[in-house]
Parts: sequence; C-alpha cells; structure tokens
Amino acid sequence: MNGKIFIIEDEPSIIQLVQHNLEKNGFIVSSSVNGNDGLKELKKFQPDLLLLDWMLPDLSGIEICKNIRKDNSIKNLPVIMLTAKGEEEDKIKGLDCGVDDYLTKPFSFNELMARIKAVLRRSNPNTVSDNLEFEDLVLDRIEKRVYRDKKEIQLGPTEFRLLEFFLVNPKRVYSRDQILENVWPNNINVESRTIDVHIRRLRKSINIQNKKELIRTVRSSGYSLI
Amino acid sequence: MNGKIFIIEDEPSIIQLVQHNLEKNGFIVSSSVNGNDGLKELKKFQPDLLLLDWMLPDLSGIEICKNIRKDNSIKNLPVIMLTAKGEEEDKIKGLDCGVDDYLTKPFSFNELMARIKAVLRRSNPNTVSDNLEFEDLVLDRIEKRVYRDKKEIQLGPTEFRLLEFFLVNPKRVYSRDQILENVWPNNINVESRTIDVHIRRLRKSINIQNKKELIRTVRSSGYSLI
DNA sequence: TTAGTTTGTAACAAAAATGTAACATTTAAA
DNA sequence: TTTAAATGTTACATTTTTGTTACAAACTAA
Repeated sequence: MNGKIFIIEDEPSIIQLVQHNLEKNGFIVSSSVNGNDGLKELKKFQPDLLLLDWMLPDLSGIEICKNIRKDNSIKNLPVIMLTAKGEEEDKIKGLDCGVDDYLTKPFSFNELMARIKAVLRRSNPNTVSDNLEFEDLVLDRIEKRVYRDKKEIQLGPTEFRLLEFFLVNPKRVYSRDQILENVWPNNINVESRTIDVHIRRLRKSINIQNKKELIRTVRSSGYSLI
Repeated sequence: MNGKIFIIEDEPSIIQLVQHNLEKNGFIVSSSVNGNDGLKELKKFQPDLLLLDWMLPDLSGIEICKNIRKDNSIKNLPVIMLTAKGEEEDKIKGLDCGVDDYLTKPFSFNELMARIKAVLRRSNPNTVSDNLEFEDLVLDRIEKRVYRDKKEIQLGPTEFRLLEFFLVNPKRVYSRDQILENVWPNNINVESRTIDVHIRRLRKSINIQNKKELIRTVRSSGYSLI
C-alpha cells in the first residue's frame, strides 16, 4: 500500500493523529491547517487523495472542493470530506461538490483507513494492493496467506500479525514497546520477553533451507526485517 | 527515559502512587489536585506530557484540555485522559478535544507506562528525523545502521549512541560530563574513564584504512568529531 | 465434551556488551 | 630534560541481553 495523501484540517491534534497513523501504513502525508495555504501546497505535493475538513477558518471545504474541480491540474483528485457531528448531513449533501466520500468526526482510524482504501481502489485500481511483499515473501491480507518463494507457509495468528506489521516498513527497526503497541492491540499486560518468543516462532516458520535469515536482531533496540 | 510529567487528578492516593512510580522510572513529576491551580502550575512547569483526570471538582478535564489547546505556549502538550469505568466511552470520545490517549481507571502501572511511552514517542519524533551524516559517515536512525565510505560498520549499542550524539553537532567539543549525561541512560555510577574506553572502541570501529581519524581529543576538555 | 492449537511465561543456555583496573604512552608545563 | 597529569590500550570479570526449550493455561473447532 502506497500513495500520497494531503490533509486540510484546522485541528492540529487530528492532523497529528491521522498523519502518524497513515505514515505507519506506508503513505506519504503532508498537511495544512487552512484552506488558502492548503490549495497552494496541494498542487505542489500532487497527492493521490485529499482529506478535507468541512469547517475551516478561512475557506470552507465546499469552496476548496469547487476550486479543485475547476483546476485542470488536480481536477480528478479524490476527496474525502470530514464533518463534525453537529453539522447536518442534508445541508452538506445539498451543497455537494463532487466529494467521493464523507466521514463524521469523531471517527476511528480503522474506519478512515477503510474509506481511503475504497476511494483509492475506485479511482486508481492498480495502485492499491492488499498484498505486502518483501523480497521473496508475500503476505496476502485478504486471504490471510503467506508465501515464501511462492510456497505457502502456515502461520499462527500472532505470527501473522507480527509479520504483517514488519512488512509495512521492512528494514525499519522496531523496539519491543512499539511492537507490543501495534501487534497486541488491547493486551498491554504482556511481558516484553513474550515478543522474543514470538519472533523465534516467526523465524522458524519463515526460514526455509538455503535462504537467508529475514529477521534481524538489533541488540538493545529491537527487531526488523532484512 | 527522561521527561517531565504533570498530573491533574483529585484523588491524592492515585497521585501519590503514580508519581512515585514515575519518579522511580526517571521522570520528573509535579501535580495538582484541581483544574484551576493545575493550569497555572502547568505553564510554569512546562511538562512533556499531562495526565489529566476526566472528572475534577472545579473544571472538567475537557475544559482544561480546551484551554490548553487555545494557549499558544502549551498548545501541543500531549495529554492522556484518565476516566473512571462508569463514564461512557462514547460520550467522552464525542466530546473529544484533541486528547492523545485514554486510560480507564483502575489501570495497572505497566499499562500507564506503555501509554506514556507511546505518546511521548509519537509527539517527540526523534525517530522520524533523517539520517545523520558527516563527511563519509552516515548514521541511519531508522534502520540503526552506520556506514563509512558506503560500507556498513557494526557498532555496539553504546558506540552507536555515542556516535549519534556526536553527529548531532559534529565539530563541537563535549566534556566527559556532557557525554555521560546524554549517552548514558541514567548517568549512574559510571566512571569518567569509561568514556575514554568507549571512545577508543568507537574509534577502532569507524577508522578504516587510509582514512583520516574522525574523533578529535581535546586535552582537558573532551572529544569531538572532526 | 474432547483433541488439537495457540499463547504467555518461566527457566536455563549462549552470546554480546559493559565497566574497570592496570599499565603504556603522550602531552604540556616547569 | 624532568615530571605529573591526561589519555590510549588491553585484558578480564561481571552484567545484560537474547535464543531456545518446555510446559501449562486459554482458546477453538468438531
């Protein structure tokens, strides 16, 4: 999964949260806290998708959207509009300006992610893949299968999530805390040594004869794919 | 791990417990049992993170949070909201005011610690910054690798941190005390001569044939890159 | 239920990193 | 030059970190 996403949103905390999570998922993200700057930077950044707040200090989301549709260089940019709960849906839809999807705040990140994928798939069907690949390793998120060297490998659920997490940013070294945070969503009461054991299990599963080790240990830092 | 944490929480026993444990983990902690005092002291204390109770005798957590987001001097302060079990999550999230994380009481200290680490890591993105470079030396903080003349060099953890520290301000001379403070986690009982030995190890690792010495000794002052 | 997986943790082994002492060498001042 | 302080170098014991295995508890599917 890759692509460039631009955000126009005046609440810095939302930008921070969304940006961080999108980057973690392999997107390149840039943002602006107001409409006028946003429009300018947008053209430079050439994103594949725009997250646009409905209420902004200067230009409204609607106006920005209209500007985009008039500008040939970014005319077909897909837009997801973010609206706060109070704002009446009817009014917003009445003033529709060719938005691809809506999302009501507060939203969960999973929800946002699903909408982004859907919109990108529609607008750009070839760039979005749910397969994660690295060297001769392929992880199919839809069918929940993993292959090495085109042969399927059986993984347990935790091993699968662990590998999925590493594959989003292969080569990047993650601390045990980071791994815990991302692979064990709810259970924070897990010893950090537990990760070592799961790493060991994952290694055992994905290592096949005559192939190099894929998981690197970085002493006192963590692990990464390599 | 170091940093300053402020707590606003009306239950003294919780403050005491949390404060004690945080201090044991190397944080500097200050606290207040109500919202109005808390806001004032907060600005003086300039913490890196705020633990904020949802229900307080005077101002609610939400109000405090909104005040913070309006105040330019502490606008981007990360906040972890503490909520009691009864309080409905939906309501709290509906009234979201840019909080970075939530924690439901009663919570284990490990859980709190994990959240704090995660939030600090997010807000303090020292891992996001690019590679550090100096002459033909490259240090990749993401992948935790070091190259000289494009060939990878293996460093131990302390050597890595030492080099990372020097690379932020190459050419600048650091005293042994400064090095100790910045490179050793809790500057505990480590002799100052120990640094000399690690410098020696680092030198040995990064010196390659026909290339000039990169670490300068400044007699009676310290060391620097050059 | 039962049988088979999956998961977390303890316990021990192995490997790597670390701190320090002890001695050698260099430096700068008298 | 002589001398004392500062730094370089090496070796080694200790501590920390990681790998590995085993096992019981939790979970799942039949």
